[in-house]
Amino acid sequence: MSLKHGLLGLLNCEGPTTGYDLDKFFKNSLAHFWQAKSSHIYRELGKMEDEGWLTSERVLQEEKPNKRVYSITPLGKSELLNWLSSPDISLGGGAKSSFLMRIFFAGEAGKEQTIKLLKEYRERAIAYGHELIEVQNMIAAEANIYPKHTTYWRLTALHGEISCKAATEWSTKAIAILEEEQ
Amino acid sequence: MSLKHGLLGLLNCEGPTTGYDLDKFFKNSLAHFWQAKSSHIYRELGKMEDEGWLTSERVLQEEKPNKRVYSITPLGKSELLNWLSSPDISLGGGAKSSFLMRIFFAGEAGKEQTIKLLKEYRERAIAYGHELIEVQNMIAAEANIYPKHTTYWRLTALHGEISCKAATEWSTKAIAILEEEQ
DNA sequence: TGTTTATATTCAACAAGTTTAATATAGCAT
DNA sequence: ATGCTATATTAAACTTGTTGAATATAAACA
Repeated sequence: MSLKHGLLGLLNCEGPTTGYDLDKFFKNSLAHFWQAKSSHIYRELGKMEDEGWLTSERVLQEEKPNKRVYSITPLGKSELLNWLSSPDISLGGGAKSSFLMRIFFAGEAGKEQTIKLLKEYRERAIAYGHELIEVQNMIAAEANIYPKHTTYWRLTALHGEISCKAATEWSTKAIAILEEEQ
Repeated sequence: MSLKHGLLGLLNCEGPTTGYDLDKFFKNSLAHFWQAKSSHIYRELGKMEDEGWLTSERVLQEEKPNKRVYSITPLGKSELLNWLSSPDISLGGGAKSSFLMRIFFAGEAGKEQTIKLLKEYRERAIAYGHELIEVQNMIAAEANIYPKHTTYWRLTALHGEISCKAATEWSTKAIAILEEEQ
């Protein structure tokens, strides 16, 4: 149940926010490790209100369509803190990768096709690694606005950067292993 | 839609198999990067038969309960090959990590709690990395039984091993960054 | 004789996530 | 006027995944 907790976390950082803005914040931050469709976000906000984690009020606007602004309740805040402290260290027991599943069965598809796939993967890993260095710079620039959180945001981007280096190393080795095969 | 394709792949490797055995194979192989409950596996097998990817027949046994044996059809095989060649290189756009989401919001929980979490994560990464070296040895021992696939199975375990090294490196750095903070 | 283990499967309720599209307002450009 | 972009939300159908229990046979063991 992480989408709800992601939304709780964003509402806790940003204060009262609309579904529309949460959707944008989500896509600019959490989307690196958790994706959600706008319609799903709106639906979860409704459920979270039912559960008492949020309250909302309708705000009438003249220049733009009316909107609904959500705020985190004390119950929601305690749910967030509770979730943060509950242990859920997943490493090999929780992560899903359809990419690795393809590699697992790639003997059926053949060596050439797999090498092609691995080369594409490698290019993406390199490019995304560069992107994540940029992300870290952008986060550093926000240090004065969100002093409590920027260190942790940077840690997630650093995780991505190091993972991309690992993905690059792995794909290079994997290509070599396949090419060396008779 | 990877559970179905994982089952297709296993059936293609092993030949006609029961849901019970597929469940065991799954938990000994694909479970490193894709988890599924037994009940889910049985349900998907039924749907795959409806789609014409599999056929099944009831086998009566005397020493054990009767069973249903599934076989991949030509349609299922072509679906497998088609899936293998369809591009789906996910890196940063598809993977979900509730662990990274926790880190992202960990400023709310505090430095000490986060360092504790990171140390546990680091221990698991080290231990799982060792386990995956063992897995590679076990796969190598099966090279004569499954000559077409062992190279690829090994590549997935190598991916895990390198990812664990990256996770270890990251958590070490992350702990240092938090401890250096005033 | 009763308990546990392994084999083998089914069902139901629920939660989470995807896909697609519809609806509506208003500013801005062509 | 027309279409585009941004704002702002809702709805419905569907797929996928989780949880937990129920059912049944037979061997093994104590």
